[in-house]
Amino acid sequence: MSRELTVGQVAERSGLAVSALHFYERKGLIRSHRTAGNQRRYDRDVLRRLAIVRMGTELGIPLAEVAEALSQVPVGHTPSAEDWRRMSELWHDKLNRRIVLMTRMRDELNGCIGCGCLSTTSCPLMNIDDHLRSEGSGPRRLMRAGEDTYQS
Amino acid sequence: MSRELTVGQVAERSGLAVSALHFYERKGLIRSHRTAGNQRRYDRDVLRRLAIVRMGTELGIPLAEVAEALSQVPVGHTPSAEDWRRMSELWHDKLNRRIVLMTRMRDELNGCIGCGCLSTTSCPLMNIDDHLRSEGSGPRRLMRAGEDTYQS
DNA sequence: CTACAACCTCAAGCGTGGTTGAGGTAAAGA
DNA sequence: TCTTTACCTCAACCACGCTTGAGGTTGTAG
Repeated sequence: MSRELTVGQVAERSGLAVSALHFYERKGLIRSHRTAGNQRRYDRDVLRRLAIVRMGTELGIPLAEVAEALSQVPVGHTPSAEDWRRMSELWHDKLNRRIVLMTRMRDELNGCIGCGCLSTTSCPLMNIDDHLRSEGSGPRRLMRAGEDTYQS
Repeated sequence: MSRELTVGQVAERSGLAVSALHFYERKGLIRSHRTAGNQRRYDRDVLRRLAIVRMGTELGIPLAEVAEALSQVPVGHTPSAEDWRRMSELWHDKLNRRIVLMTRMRDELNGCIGCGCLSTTSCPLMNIDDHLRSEGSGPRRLMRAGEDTYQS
């Protein structure tokens, strides 16, 4: 059993589609070298990188950011403990921020149950801006709600 | 000051772009009626609905799902306490699930710091499937990693 | 040595969540 | 009344994260 993996093998082991692997390669997330016949061959460390990629995408982190994080991890061989630590820490923080925000919203939503107030001054639902407004994907306008004097 | 809001007023008060309001209307998330001159006018309850929409999108909930949740809330007048409770509860659960998952991943990532193991059997990073695999947007293949005997 | 599976590239397409712009109409203030 | 601002529709476009398909090549099992 060769040390090298074909794209099909990587797909199977990672649970990703071959097309996704090609895509990730174009985006610089993973790397391969080629056989004489121009077919991809992967070092086994690609599976680690893909695990990281998947974790990121699961968390809704844009691929570009995942790529950036991964750029700190050397290719072709096992990342050093230090490399790994840096990356984990970065992601941990990211995750943590999201969790804090979501928890706050959840709790506020909880407090809202049955109230239906949505008053501008007190209702958290009406004042989401403070919380998230920086997450989200796609071309989304950075919103800044005008000073709002609306009373329910 | 009229009871009716123009699209510009709604945009300003909600912090959303006019184009987004048109878009949401096409998607059935909000409704308007028209003046004799074919301009949109909104009941004030649209602001509540938009607050809900924004909350949902912040949380990464697809618009279609937000729309579904909103369909339980009557249009044109203040939702009843019961309507509101049902919706809040639904979202609370959704949020809660996401928080639990993310927390688990965070903690596991925490445990990974410095380890770099990524062993198939024990490393949580290599076994993400169990956790999330149902979130995410866009046409994404429902993955099911093959039985994987890979040893690092 | 042949057949079939697996691989290659490149272009186009899809779903989500919108924005941008052209070309034209409505409404509100001086 | 006039002018300016806000609004209208419709079509096209953007970014992201891939998939699909066409048309052709490689590699391996029998």
